Amino acid sequence: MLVPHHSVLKQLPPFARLSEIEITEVLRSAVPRRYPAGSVVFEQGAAALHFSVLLNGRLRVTQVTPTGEQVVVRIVNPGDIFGIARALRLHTYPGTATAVVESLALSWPMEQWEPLVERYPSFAASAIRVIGERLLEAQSRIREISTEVVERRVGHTVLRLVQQSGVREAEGIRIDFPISKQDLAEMAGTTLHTVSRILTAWEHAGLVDTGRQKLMVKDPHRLLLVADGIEPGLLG
Amino acid sequence: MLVPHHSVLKQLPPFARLSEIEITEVLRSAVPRRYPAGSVVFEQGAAALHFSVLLNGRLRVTQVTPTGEQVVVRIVNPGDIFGIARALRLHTYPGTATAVVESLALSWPMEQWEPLVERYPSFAASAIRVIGERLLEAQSRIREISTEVVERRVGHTVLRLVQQSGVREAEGIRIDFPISKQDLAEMAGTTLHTVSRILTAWEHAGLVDTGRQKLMVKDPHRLLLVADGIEPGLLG
DNA sequence: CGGATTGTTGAGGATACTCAAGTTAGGTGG
DNA sequence: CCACCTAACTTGAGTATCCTCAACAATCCG
Repeated sequence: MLVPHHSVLKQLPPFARLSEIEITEVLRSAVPRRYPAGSVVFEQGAAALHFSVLLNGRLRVTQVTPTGEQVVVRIVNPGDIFGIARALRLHTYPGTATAVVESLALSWPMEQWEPLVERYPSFAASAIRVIGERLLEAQSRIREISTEVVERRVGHTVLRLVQQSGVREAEGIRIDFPISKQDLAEMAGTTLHTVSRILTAWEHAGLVDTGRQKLMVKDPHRLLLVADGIEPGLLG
Repeated sequence: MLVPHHSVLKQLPPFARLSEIEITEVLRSAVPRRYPAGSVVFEQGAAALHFSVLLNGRLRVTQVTPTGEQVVVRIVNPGDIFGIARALRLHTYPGTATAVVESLALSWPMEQWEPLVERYPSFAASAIRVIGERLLEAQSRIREISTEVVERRVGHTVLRLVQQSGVREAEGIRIDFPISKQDLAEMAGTTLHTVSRILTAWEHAGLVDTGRQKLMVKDPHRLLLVADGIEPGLLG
């Protein structure tokens, strides 16, 4: 497999401020990896041996509780850093990453983390920002799950997907990777049944278009009104 | 007011690997600030002008939702960095910090953040770790709120307080700052009424001792069993 | 075409919330 | 130091929300 060209890395914020020579240097210890759809990228509890950047595709990161319930922690989009357990002084991955579509990542041995952070201040600053954004997102989710009724929670979950993984199309904004009702439920802190009922109601109201692992938001503005509780819910 | 001595800063991880001279330099732009119990340290939405380290006391960081409900984001303990909005490229504070007891902090102008991160790689690494720990904690809360019944959620909330702010005493572990049932509710994603009922049940079972803004865990081990769902709940 | 995965829909019921009323504790000021 | 006032807490009753359980339908894939 071809080692990615400098220009690919140069696009990504963590590496944007590095020189050509530095990027060459950084790329020396990187290995590209391909993950077929459905394959496991790393597993919760396994030794954290690599950190990576997703070049294309999508990953779904999940955690399972001791009692077996699953929670979707986040979706990894192209350009995102992932698997940085070492930055948190963890020796094992806190979650499981699965490729939802065929994906390509650039992967470094975990020992390279400290040198990168120490040598390239702009890399460190970018890492702080990335983790900080995830923290803000996590706190939003906590706020939502704690204070909002299910329908609004699902609304915010869908809107977050729209922002992070939506592509504009003729009839609306499509979530451009396969996502099941179960996934949505595990993101919103509810059950697949409740998500199904809510999306059906929204579909009748013309807010969304859904199908098996498909989701398109036709009226983001009105969905926002529902999610923010300005417009009443659409459940029977 | 007295400017803190080097040795105070030297104890804190973010500064531990700096030399005497560097610490002197860093202290030059720092200002100590005193906050009376109940006073507001910074307010959600206000311009983020300072970041700080808590020297002693406790802060409670909250967020209010657009609809007015409040959520407790975290408790700031001595030694913690707080108010680092700038690291996340925010220009305003995402939450409100209130001193729950008289507190003392060391405070830097926000413009000092970038120089510190760029100049002292060990400071950057420490910042990454601190934010990462908060992220892990936030994800634990999401997992708990999403999957656990209230009693277990409250259990985990109390246990987290024990770990972060508990002091060992003769009869158990005391949370050593004033914490109301309302606070606990806003941490666990429930109501003050439910927290009250649960704590009363636990008190009868000898797990805890509660009072007005007081909380002591007498049997942490058994509380853990309840929180983890190994032992059945104690609610009537 | 058949099996498996994903999704739909209904009925019933438990959990935890809301609403309400009262109690206790602590701080404040006279 | 006591009386008062407020904030914190307790407890009960009724009920809404959303979960669980169940059966079935649709879609995809080999």
